[in-house]
Order: sequence, then structure tokens, then C-alpha cells
Amino acid sequence: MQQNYTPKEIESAAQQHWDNSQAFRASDTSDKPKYYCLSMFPYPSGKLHMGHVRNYTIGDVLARYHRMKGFNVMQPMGWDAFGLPAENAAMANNVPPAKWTYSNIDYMRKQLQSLGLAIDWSREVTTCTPEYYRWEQWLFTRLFESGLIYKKTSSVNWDPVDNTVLANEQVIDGRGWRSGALVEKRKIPMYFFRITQYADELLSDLDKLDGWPEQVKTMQRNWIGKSYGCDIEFPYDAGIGKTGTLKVYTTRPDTLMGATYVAVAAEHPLATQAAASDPALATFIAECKRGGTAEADMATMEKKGMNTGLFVTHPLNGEKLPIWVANYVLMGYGEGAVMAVPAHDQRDFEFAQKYGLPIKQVIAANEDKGQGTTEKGQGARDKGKNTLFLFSSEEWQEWYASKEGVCVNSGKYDGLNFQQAFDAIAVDLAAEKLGEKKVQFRLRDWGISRQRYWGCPIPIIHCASCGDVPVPDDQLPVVLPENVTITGAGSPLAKMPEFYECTCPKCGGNAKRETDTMDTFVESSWYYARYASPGCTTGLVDERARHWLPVDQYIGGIEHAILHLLYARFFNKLMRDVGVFGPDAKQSEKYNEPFTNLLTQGMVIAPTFYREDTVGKKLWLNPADVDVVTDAKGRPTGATLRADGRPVIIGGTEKMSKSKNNGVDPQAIIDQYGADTARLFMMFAAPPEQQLEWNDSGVEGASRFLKRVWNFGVRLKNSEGSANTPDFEKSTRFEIHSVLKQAKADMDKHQFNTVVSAAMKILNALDRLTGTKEAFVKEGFSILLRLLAPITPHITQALWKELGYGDDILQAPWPQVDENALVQDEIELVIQVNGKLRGSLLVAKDTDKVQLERLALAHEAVQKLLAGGVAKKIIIVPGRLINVVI
RNA sequence: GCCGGGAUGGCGGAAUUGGUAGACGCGCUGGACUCAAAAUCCAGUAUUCGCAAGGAUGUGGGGGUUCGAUUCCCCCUCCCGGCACCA
Repeated sequence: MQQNYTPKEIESAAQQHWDNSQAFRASDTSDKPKYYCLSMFPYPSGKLHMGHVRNYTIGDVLARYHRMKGFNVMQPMGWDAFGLPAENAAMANNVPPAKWTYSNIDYMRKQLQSLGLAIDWSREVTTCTPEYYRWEQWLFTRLFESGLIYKKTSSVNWDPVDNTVLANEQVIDGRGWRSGALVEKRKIPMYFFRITQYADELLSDLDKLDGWPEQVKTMQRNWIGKSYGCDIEFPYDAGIGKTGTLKVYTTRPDTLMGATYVAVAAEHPLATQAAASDPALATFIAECKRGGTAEADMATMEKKGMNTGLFVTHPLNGEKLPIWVANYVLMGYGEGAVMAVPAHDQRDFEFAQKYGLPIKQVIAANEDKGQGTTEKGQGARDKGKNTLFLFSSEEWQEWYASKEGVCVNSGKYDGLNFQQAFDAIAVDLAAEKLGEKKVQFRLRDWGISRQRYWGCPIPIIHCASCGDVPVPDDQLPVVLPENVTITGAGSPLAKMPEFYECTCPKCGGNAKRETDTMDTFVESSWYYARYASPGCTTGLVDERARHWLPVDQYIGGIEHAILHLLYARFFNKLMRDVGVFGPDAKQSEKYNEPFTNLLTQGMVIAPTFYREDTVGKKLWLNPADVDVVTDAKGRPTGATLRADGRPVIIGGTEKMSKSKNNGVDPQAIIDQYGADTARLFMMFAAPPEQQLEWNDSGVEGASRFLKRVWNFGVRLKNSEGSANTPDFEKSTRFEIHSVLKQAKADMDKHQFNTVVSAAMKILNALDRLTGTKEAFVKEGFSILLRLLAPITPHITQALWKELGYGDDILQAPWPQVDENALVQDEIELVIQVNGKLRGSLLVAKDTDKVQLERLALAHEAVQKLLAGGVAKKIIIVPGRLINVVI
């Protein structure tokens, strides 16, 4: 046995052993209970960063822990290989995206393997291979035929200099990142998944996901955003010159009588019509089209509007209401038009104030009906009663949102509460055929067309006579050509006749292949199912998927809480309904949801540093190349680039990413200390769900602990030994088993940092012993090794074998708590006076209440504070404390 | 702007879910070993008053409920994630 801990040798020996025994090959037919443990697959950006190490170590700990508990574990790995960074790299380094991607995969696979993850590599999936995306294309054609995929126009960020569509990430302060040109919105045709058709199921099934964090379910619920309201139609005023109605949606039809104007989006047909004869309005509309499409930008920009000079008629009272164009109304949401009730909506109120539009109060507190009786309502009543209140009062806003008021100034609706007014107005609108109740979702259909090269080709052929024709099965896959030049201007495929020239599958005439590719979220929406059918050539999955699905434990970053996880849930339902999981899948609860349990890992964040070039473009610098200067309190005051010593700008502390170049490569730590240290440190640094600001001080400590474990093993093996006293043995056994009990609970709630701490406590307890030969020391050490095995698998395997516990710790069961060791005769109780700690008391376990009260009162500290007086009350918390109230 | 989360010693974090705040580790200080250093081991380490015994204060800030609040309620500040074309 090596005298010193040599992680390199130990780790390569252990990994060799696992390889030789094919230890992590998952059986499709085992009769043990299955445990499908899945970590979100990485984008092959080049190198691993600490976020990956965290994610995959968490997954590996869970996989190995469940293996020890007797499960048939499957833990796969793959590559989310299509995406924008490959095209950027292609431009920066003049290397084709495919080549760049595959070489990144090769490097990162080696890195992952060096971490000693218990992965079944025979199931590896790479999304940019035709074997994979062929089935995605197949599914696309099925969904297109069934109408679940359709085509419509939609806004994109357009760079007028590069003549190309930009991702939101590529729009910086309203300008294209490469050209610096002002970005504008442009409408282009795109394919959409009809995810809204599944909105209700996606919403209601969240209630069944008991294994998901509440915060993720809340975010998804809010994202789907089911609301109950009314469609309301405002007939055109005669001045518009045509007949028809302007349709709006509102969740507050009870305030309809307070509507004083309507507002439409800049792209709305009425706006276009009005602008035809109004140059100033045309200019304003053009201004609204400037800037990107990101919702955060729209929501934070200054609210602006302009009167069109046109009017609509109020559907109930016949008043003429002006039509305004407003930049805060989004064409893509609802009808692209809203009714404005400035008295009762913050945004409408501010807009009305700014442009001098009338404000009409139609909701007030109702004293007679006893409404508005909450604290908020009371305040609102006092302020709002019979007088026009100021909307800016926050009290009023909240109270209003609570829907506790009644209608006023509303004619026949006066005195009705929210629900009564809602119903009455809906009935009256329906009678006029000018509106009806409607359930609306915030969720929009999922546009998947991308005018980019490095993605899965959309399998559609455009024929002048037959229209959009899906590519027939026998012509799939539509293979993405790999020899291309990326210029950053326009879509490369659209410049390749050899790709797009084709014949129509229906009529055989000349036709043009679609040159857009799919959103890369599509690939990541079904990969979890593909792992369960490696090599399948007959469909997306085969029979084997029915054994493994659904995923028992999914692990990934919290940043995926909405989009990826919602799309994957949607896809699972699509695959179920198309029959991918078998004809009976629709009847089985089992195929409703893809991920039974979800662990959302907190992000590993790190500071960002950058310099700006002459045109203000940011050049991001890696933290590893930057020296930070701090003040006496440790706050950063400045930073310089090590290479040239000149200052750099300190950005925010953000999640590690390729685009901000703030990823920290774990390789240095693995090379210097070994994978076990990297894994141990990662698990010890913070609980998995918590965000972690990267800092490598403490890696040293993790390494030191593993050295101590090794040294203890060496001593245990070599020592002649001496005996410990029975008392010492008893207290150590108590300590080990109470720590173990807690560690088991921590493991089950995924709090791995305290599991590591438990291992440290056990080693400390064993280290305090003087004798080393006893069976119970060996037993204690075996508990320590098995506790650590999921976290640091290499060193524990080496010691397990060296000390003769067995050949393979993978076969060892999780250690059992010896409840007998936990029995105590005496316990320590805390003595408090008025809730403040004043002393402690050692008593027999079964001392009765009366006796405890007597002992507490007799306590020196209590006597002193009591000063001869009498205790008011004595509170006893069994096994914990006695609080004397005086 | 909207939605979700977070804030505890010099640092990472713990606290059996309303019951001893600071487990475990890092760092730091002192000591042992060494010619010396590294490594290792031992001791101390929330702040503050005090020679000490002991006291006071303390979980982002302000208020509240309670015998007792890091934990529950109300208000506020700052930080992080997401916002549909980064993945």
C-alpha cells in the first residue's frame, strides 16, 4: 500500500477497474428497481467549467448513492451540439462549425471521464449527427401534417447592415453586435409549434409534479399565465371609412365603463391606415419599430404614444373613444390592442397623465355590502370614498387588484361587485354580439425557425404549385452540409443551391428546400428519451424507452426553470400523442411527464471583466487572467490584465458562460489535486440548490481531508495497535452513529455539504481514538468509506480494497445506523430565563416534569435572576430546554 | 418593468423547521517539529466591555407576533436567475 495519497495513480486505477468491469453499463432487463438519473447535457463550448463539475457531480453522487441502495441505475451523457457559438467560433477562427464542435466534444468527454463519473457511455447522444436529428425531422413532418406545426409571420431583430437576423444576445443597447447598426424589428414567415394547445395540460399537470421544486412550478404557472376575461369589440367610428370592430382582451371587464381611450400596437392595421395620411404618425410608428424584440427591453422603455385622430365607439355607452398608438402594446400578445382604463391601471394612468387623457373612476369601496374590509380595503375606503383618489396611491392599487370594490359611475352596473359586474357586462356584450367571456393564456406558440446554419434543417420543400410539402420519410434525413463558410451576413444555407435546389415530392416539379434550421431547444426537448434507446434506427425510441421512462431524477441549472423544462414537458406530451411511446401510451399516466423528480442546481457565478474597443464593443477577459485589487474590507477597487498590467473594467458577477468568458476551467484543480478533491470541494462548498460564487480557497482543505483519510487507512492497515477504553469506545460509537443518522437524512434531501461535514466529523472521532486495532475502529472506517463513496469514488475504492473490506466498494451497501448505539442514559438540558440562555443541566433521560421544574428553579443562575421572587411560568421542551419566565 | 430566488463571523456555510446562533471547513493568530521552510500536529478565533468571573450586542435594514424568531407576518434595500433567437 502506498504510504502517501497519490490521487493520479489511485484515480486511473479505479477508472481502469470500472472500464474493465463495464461497471456502469445499465441493463435494460434487470429486475432490480430502475433509477434513471439524468443531468442536463452540456453545450460543447470548448472546456468544462465549474458549473458543469457541480451539475455532474451532483448527478453522480445521486446515481452512486442509489446504486448502493440496490437500484439498477442508468446515468447517460451526451452533447447539445447545435447552436450559435459554433458559428461565432467559425467566424473568429476560420474553422467549420462541425469540426469545432466535434473537437470540443472529444476534449470535454475526456474531461468528464477524468472526473470518474458513473456514466454509461454506450448511450452517448450527439444532437448534430444525422442519426439523431433525422428523428426530429421525422416528428416535425408528422406534426406538420397534423396541424400542430403551422406557419405565420413574426418579428425578429434585423441588422440592416449585415442583412441578417440577430439573436437577442447579439443585440446590445439596440445595436447589432458586429455591425453596430441600429437594429429594427422585421416580420418574416416562421414555423410554430402549437404549444398553446397544450397550455391547459401543461398547467394542470404541474400539480402532480410532487418531486419538483415549488419555485419552478410557480414560475411555469406564471409563464403559462392562464387568465379569465372578456374579448370586447369596439365598433369602428364612421370616420375610419370602413366597418368592423377593434377587438381587445381584458381581465377586468368590470371596468369597461371607465375606458377612456383604446391603444393599438405600432404594427396594428389601424395604425398603418392612420399613418398613411399622417406623416408625423408614420415617423412615430417607424420609431416604435426600432430596437430589438426582447420583452425586457420593451417593458423598461419609456411609454410613448401618439393620437391617430381616429375613434371607435364604446360598445355599451356609445361614447367616442380616441385610438392611440402606444409602444407598450405588443402586437404578438392578444389582439395587439387594449382598452385603457386610466383610473384603475397603473400603465394607463401614467399614459393618460402624460398625454392629458380623461380619467374616469368606476370602482369604489362599498361600505353597505361590507366589502373592502381588509386592512388594505379600509385604507382605500377612507381615501377613495366619494372622491376621486390619486391612482398613485399604492394602497389603492393593491386593494383594487384584490377585486373587492363595487362599480360606480357605471350606470346600470352601479353597486355590482367584481364578479357580478363581470357577468352582467359579458351578458350585455354578448347580446350586442360585441364580446364574450374568454380564457386567455400568456403563453405564446413556440416559433422554431432560425435563419442560421448550425442547426437541424427544417424538413419542408416549397413548391410553387403544391405549397409547403413535408419531406417524405424515405428522403430523411435532410442532411446539413458540413463544408461551409460562415460570414455573419445572411443564412449560409440560403446561398447554397446544391442544398436548396430540389424537386417537389408531390408533383416532381422544381422546388426549393427550406433553408431555415430549428431552434436548438428542439433537440434538447427529447434527448432524455433517446438515451433509453441507443442506436435505434426505427424511430425516435424503441421498446427499451418504455423500461426506463420517465426520468427518475433530473438535475440541471435553475436558469432552465422555464423554457427548456416547459418545452421538454410539451415534447413528452407530443411524443405520447403521436404514439412514439407505443399505441397505449395515451392511456397511461406514466408518459404524461418526462421528469419525476427535479433538482435545480444553483448557478456557479463568477466576476466578469472586459475592455471596450474603439466602437464600444466589449471584449470579455477571463478572471484567471486578471488581477483584482481590493481595499482593506476586501472590496474590489480595480483590476488589471496580467498580460499587460493595464486596467480592465469590472462587470457584474454572473453565471459562468462562454459569452462572458468568466468560466473557470476545473482542469487545473483536477491536475493538481485529483478528481476526488474537485468533487469533494464542489459538494462541500454549498448545498446544491444554492447559488455559488466561485472561489477556490478551500480546495486545499478538501485535499487535506482526503490525505487524512488516506493516512488513517495506512495507519489502520499497518498498526500493531492498542486497545481503547470501553467508555471511549461507547462515546465514539454514539458519535459515529448519530452523525451517520443525520447524514442519511441530509443525503435524502440532497444536502451534500453536510454529508461531507459528517464524514469529517467521523474521521475526527476516529482520529481521537488512541487504539486502532479494535473491530469497531475498522467498522467505523468502513462507515466513513461508504459514506464518502458516492462523493469521492476513487480513494474510497482504493482503501476499500487495500483494507480488505472487499474488491469493489460499488458492491457495498449503504451503511446502516445502529440504533442501539444511540441510546443515552443522561441528557443535557438548556436552562433559559425569559428565553435567554443562562446555563445547562445534566439529568437522567426519564426525569419527570415536576422534578425538572424543581431542578431548574434551584439552578444557580435562575436563583440569582429570580432574586427571591416567584417564577411566572415554566416552559419545558422535552429533551431540549427549560425556560423560566420571571 | 414583470416573474422566481437570495442576504448568517474575515470567507464558504450549519442550525433536528419556533427552542443553546455560528456545526464542519477555509483563513488568521500562537505553539510543537525543523538549521530553515514546506508539510503535519496542538491550541485559540462573532463583536464589544472586563485582568478575570461574567455581562451586553448580534443572522441585510425597519416594525410586529411569541415565554422564546435566522425560522412566522408587514414594509424597505441590495444581489442573482428568467423574460420566449445564449444554452
